[in-house]
Amino acid sequence: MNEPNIDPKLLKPYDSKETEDHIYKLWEDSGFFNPDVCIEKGVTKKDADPFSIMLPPPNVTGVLHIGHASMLTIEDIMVRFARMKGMRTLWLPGTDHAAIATQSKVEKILEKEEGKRKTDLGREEFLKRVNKFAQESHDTIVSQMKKMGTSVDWSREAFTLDDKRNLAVRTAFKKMYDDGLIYRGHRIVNWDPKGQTVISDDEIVYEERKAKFYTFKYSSDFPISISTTRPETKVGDVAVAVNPTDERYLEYIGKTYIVENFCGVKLEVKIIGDDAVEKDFGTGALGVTPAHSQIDAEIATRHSLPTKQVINEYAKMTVGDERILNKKTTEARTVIVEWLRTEGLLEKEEEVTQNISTAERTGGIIEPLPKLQWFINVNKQIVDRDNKTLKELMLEAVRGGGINIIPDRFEKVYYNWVENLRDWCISRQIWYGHRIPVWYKGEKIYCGIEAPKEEGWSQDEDTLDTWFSSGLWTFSTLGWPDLDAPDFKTYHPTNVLETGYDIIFFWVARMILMSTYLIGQIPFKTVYLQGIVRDVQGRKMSKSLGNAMDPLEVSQKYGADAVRMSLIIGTGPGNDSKMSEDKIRAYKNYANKLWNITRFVLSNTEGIIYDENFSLYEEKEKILIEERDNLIKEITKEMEEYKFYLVGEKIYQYTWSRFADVIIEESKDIFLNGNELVKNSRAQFLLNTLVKTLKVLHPFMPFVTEEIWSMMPVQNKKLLMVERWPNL
RNA sequence: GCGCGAUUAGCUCAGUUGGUAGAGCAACUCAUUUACACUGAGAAGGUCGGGGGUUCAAGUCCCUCAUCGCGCACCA
Repeated sequence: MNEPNIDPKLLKPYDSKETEDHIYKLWEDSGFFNPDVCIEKGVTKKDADPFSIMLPPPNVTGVLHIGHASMLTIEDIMVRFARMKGMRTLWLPGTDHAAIATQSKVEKILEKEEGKRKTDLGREEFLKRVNKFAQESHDTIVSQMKKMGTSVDWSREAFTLDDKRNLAVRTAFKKMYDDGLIYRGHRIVNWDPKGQTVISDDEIVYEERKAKFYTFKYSSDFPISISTTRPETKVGDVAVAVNPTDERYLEYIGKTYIVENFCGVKLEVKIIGDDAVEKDFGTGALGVTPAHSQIDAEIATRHSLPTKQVINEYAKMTVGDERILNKKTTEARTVIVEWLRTEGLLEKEEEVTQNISTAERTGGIIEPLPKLQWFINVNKQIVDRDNKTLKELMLEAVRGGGINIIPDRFEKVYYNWVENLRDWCISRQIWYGHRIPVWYKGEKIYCGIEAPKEEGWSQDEDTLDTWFSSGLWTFSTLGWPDLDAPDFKTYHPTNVLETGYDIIFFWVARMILMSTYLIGQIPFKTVYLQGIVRDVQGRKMSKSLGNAMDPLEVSQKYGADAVRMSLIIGTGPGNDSKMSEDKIRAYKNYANKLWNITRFVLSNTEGIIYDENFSLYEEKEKILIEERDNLIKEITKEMEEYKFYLVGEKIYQYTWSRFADVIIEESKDIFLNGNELVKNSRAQFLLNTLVKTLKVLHPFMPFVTEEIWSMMPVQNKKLLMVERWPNL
């Protein structure tokens, strides 16, 4: 190498540790993450098309995992691409209070560190602790996001539980209440005895477990045998239902039997015929327990049967004598089975595998209980919306083509879910969250955005399902309910929602519900669903398995650019991907390759004044230019189609195997033996190609490309993050 | 029970409207003050899960089976 007059940094291998922090600071200080600043400083046209993404707010339950890193990378690629195309680009960050998840996390810590329960502290003091924890998590998350190179507009940062979002929540609730979409009802709900709260159908996780399926009679003179996996609930039976066409039982339908002593409990059992009962299942007869089974409750309603609650909120029995009273359901089950056995009533005992319902957050086994709760009616016609129901609005938004889901097979999954949707239970018996904006005074109920002025009203103790506020996210972040808020008018509907396919129901569907109903707009045009990042063996990463990869740790070790590339390449939408350190290492090498390409190009083109519009190319370069520009065209198209995994691989391929291994190799000879015209043509080509490569690669590897850009001999250059995407 | 996805080189994955299989990583051979060892050159590696069909032509379209994974429903 001749005495190079290039940046001495280039003489050493690329060091991400010395680069990434100061580059991020450069971006932040520039203000270019904020689209308003881009307009002010003249890098974006005032009337350019807007492009907006709302960051799926990470839960303030701790730290970011590799899945978050993947989310941040994909979205950052979309956003940087849009920004470089000159769009008015807003990527709005935030965090989610995650109500039940955060509360149970803090409860665990409290229990472990101080041996206290939340009730020992009281609502106010406990919430202080939760807020403190949430704040600390938030700060960690923010610093992690910065490490990954996330180009979000921090000046607009939002939190699902801050004042502005609270106003949005109260406004939305009140409107739904006034429209009769939100109602209070006494229903069988999913009760989580561990979390001491109701949860929605979607927060249930089914676990396969072995169970015993018992067949027995209530008493020796009872005419019909029934089967159950939960004998303890049978003390709450009020009927036996059979299929009305089942000849075995026809003669009994309509009769009522008194069972004087069913393990110490008196039962009054009516025999009824109901189509919901399958002849072939079990004995073809079903003991009806209206208080503790959804289906039984429905049957009971059809036949005007009474409801008899026998299990309480702590999953303990509320009837019977000392053998079962106040015992846990599982203990009572053993007692009752023993009793059946000694009485000679137990006819059969089979091993079965059954799906048991557990609470997603606490792992508690769900106990169906009758309770007074708040619900959203998804089947009520809405006058303001052409008499459509929420369900219909949700279906229409996707069916009508307004919202495009990538990959499209998830559209089917979405329809299926919406079609089977039941009323959404939105009240939670937890302290952390948006308090329900309803006040009571005697028999009177008041729902309002603000508390009633007069004395004597007390607010509902419950809080809202965290997904209620998340459902408002695309517009509560933009100034809604102020319909004239400039951000709302400019950036809604948002362009893309990028999130994991595992929360399509929880979140994507709820956002569509809220947005179409409250503002009559779709919340986003495109939904890009990403898969789960797994370990090399294909297992889900988790702390308990010890296979979790800390995005921060690997970014520190290999550079955030390398981590980003490895999260993109080989990762299509909707598919799970596998991560390994080997893969990351390969892209760390790639960052260094770029570095050395730059060293070669700059040290061999010294004295050349780079001319972007250089036209005196030799034939050889013309061919190379065509090849390169065709690739960029292809890549640009694939970027528009969200095929980032292809683009990443193609640039990698081109820069390494083509540009470095072939073009640079042959350039050595040209620079050594060529005449001035030939050398000049080649030098301009190398510089021009490096410039374009850096631009195209920037959304993927923003740090190293920005750092190299700062050393490029380009006149009047801005930061690479706001340079224009190659326009061919 | 209904539905979805996957199955391509040792591993991770591409493979657009059908035109005789590609990349990265790993392993192998060779090269060694080279822009870069965070390197280069080379070679090797696949009956595209099985079977059937459509077609001049199938990894690609259709049917079927298998294995793995997932979602929903059921769960008396």
